[in-house]
Amino acid sequence: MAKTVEQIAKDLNLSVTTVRLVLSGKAEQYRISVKTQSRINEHVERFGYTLNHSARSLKLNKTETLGLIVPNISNVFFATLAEKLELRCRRSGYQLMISCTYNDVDYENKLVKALMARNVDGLFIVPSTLENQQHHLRQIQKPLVLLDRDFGFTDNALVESHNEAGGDELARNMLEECKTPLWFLVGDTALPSITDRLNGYLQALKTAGIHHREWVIEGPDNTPEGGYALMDSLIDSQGVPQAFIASSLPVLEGAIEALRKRTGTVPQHINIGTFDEHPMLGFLPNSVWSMQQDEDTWAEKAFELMQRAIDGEAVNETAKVDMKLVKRSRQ
Amino acid sequence: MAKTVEQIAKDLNLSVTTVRLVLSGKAEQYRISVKTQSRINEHVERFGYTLNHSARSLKLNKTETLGLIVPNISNVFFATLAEKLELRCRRSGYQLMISCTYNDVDYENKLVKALMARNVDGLFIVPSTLENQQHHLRQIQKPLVLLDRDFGFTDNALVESHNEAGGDELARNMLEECKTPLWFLVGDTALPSITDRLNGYLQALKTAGIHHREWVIEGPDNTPEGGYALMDSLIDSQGVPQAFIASSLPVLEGAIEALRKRTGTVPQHINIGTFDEHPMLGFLPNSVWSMQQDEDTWAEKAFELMQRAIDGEAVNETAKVDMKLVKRSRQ
DNA sequence: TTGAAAGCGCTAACAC
DNA sequence: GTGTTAGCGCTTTCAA
Repeated sequence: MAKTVEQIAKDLNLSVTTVRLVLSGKAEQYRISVKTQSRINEHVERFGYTLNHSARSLKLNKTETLGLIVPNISNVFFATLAEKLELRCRRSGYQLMISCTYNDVDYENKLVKALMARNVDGLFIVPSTLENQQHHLRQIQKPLVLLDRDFGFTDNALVESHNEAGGDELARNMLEECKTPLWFLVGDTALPSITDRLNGYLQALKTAGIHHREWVIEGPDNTPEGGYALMDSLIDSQGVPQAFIASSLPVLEGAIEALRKRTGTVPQHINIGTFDEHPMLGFLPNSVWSMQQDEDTWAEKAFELMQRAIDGEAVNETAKVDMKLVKRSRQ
Repeated sequence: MAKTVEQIAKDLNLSVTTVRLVLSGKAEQYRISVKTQSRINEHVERFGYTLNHSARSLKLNKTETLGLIVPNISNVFFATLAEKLELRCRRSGYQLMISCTYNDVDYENKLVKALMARNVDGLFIVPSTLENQQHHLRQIQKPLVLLDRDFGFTDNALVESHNEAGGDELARNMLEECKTPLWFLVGDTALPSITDRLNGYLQALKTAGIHHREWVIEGPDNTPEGGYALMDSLIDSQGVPQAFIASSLPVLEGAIEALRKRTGTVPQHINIGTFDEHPMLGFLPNSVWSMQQDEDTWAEKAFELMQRAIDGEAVNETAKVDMKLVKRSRQ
């Protein structure tokens, strides 16, 4: 099916060099005769030609392929990020290979190995843990851009949201409308992004002259189950809250479910804040504040850092992407 | 960095064949001496070895890579499907390349070309239109598994949900609890999966002895905007509905937004049905029936068909995957 | 302007 | 049990 350069050359009684030069648009530069050019072009027109990437990769030792490793893509933030990043990469001729770790630290290392074996030109990774991150930094002798989680202990290229500023802005805005305690349900403070959100919230409290560290309800899991447990214990100890913030969408899902289980419904007067925007937040009858991450800018920044690393630069920047508050008012 | 087989052979004063045989676990079979084996194994232990996929691909004319083309992965159904399929493929040593068309028919064709140039061993595609499908069938001389949409005019391998049965079951169940008109909001009947859902619904009406074709509200767009318009016009002509089904989640999102805009809230007594399950459906204060698609089975079936096609079989089956009703009751 | 040839790392066929 | 070698399709260097 796919004609090779050599085949074309043979068909036309030309050398591979000649054919290559016109195929790669260098015809003018090497002053190939117009007649030869058109003979080649016609042949390609008729029989087609598709470059064999494997051969090219073998020769040049680069695949024009990049890897992306995220926890999972059923999470809409990572899905959107993957989408945008794939688009951006393709725009520059790179194919993106998307893989999910499902928060399995061993599987994450396996994925890295698999992608390295396929000789990707670079890797975008959302590391699960500090240990994973350090492992990758040692293992991967290729351009690497870390995403979402700044575990520290590295000056590698990294892109993340401005979570602290986001937490601050979210809490500030909610405090303006909520007189009652503004609880903060945190799943998994081992994740730096979550901790930053918490710190932003605490900062906002401080600015408002409030000092209620006990408004923070912490748990180990950044999941619906984790969120359920948090809300459950909050209701146990304090009754149904009047206002709360969830540290992420999965936590919110669990928290809402707990509210429904415990109170039979989601009381409309509760003011709800959350990180990560989602159209289905509009399903809640409540006023909802959500902190949206800007995946377009993420993709742009991440690719730019990758490109520079591929070009040989020692990239050690951390790009912080601004978040945006979205408010849905109960009517 | 990555040692080549030849390098290892030279270091150890052996031939490439010997090294290859032990690396590929054929040492016993070819009765390589234990001593030679351990020399090789030790060397690999110390210096490592990573197979060069590009070279292998070039030689064998296969990449152990598969392509997946879906409309987008911010849609949670396609995201989950992509996730499951990636897992399944990796389990058999295949890397999956996930790409999104964003419903752009020309871009879809470009993606196919790009993946073919990278010499994928096979392609999973959710075609946007019949024309696209036919184009692919002509263009792609590789194993191909169509997903989600049976446009007809082909006996190619295909996996889809049992949408008609799903529509029937969903409507039946809702009719048991809803005396009032059960509206059906349909976005884009050009999509066969959507039409099947509609037909299932009509079948359920018929079985119940109801003949109200006018309960179907049709529009051109399977999107939130489309759903908004549908609900908007329904309220205009019939007032706020007591029960309705949305043909997909995006349509539901728009419909809910219209309800909120028009009535100031989402009236809790409305019974809501929808296709595609999502945890955030629990955010609605209403009773909600949702028809869940079984992505695990999809992935399993799709990969099985692909595997058989790769093995040279002329696969022309259509696999229909059962859907499952999920009910959330208002309390 | 065009041609010839080496070599990327692997596999497989064949030799001893 | 082990060794040699051709060739996959491309890029690049050197020649003519």
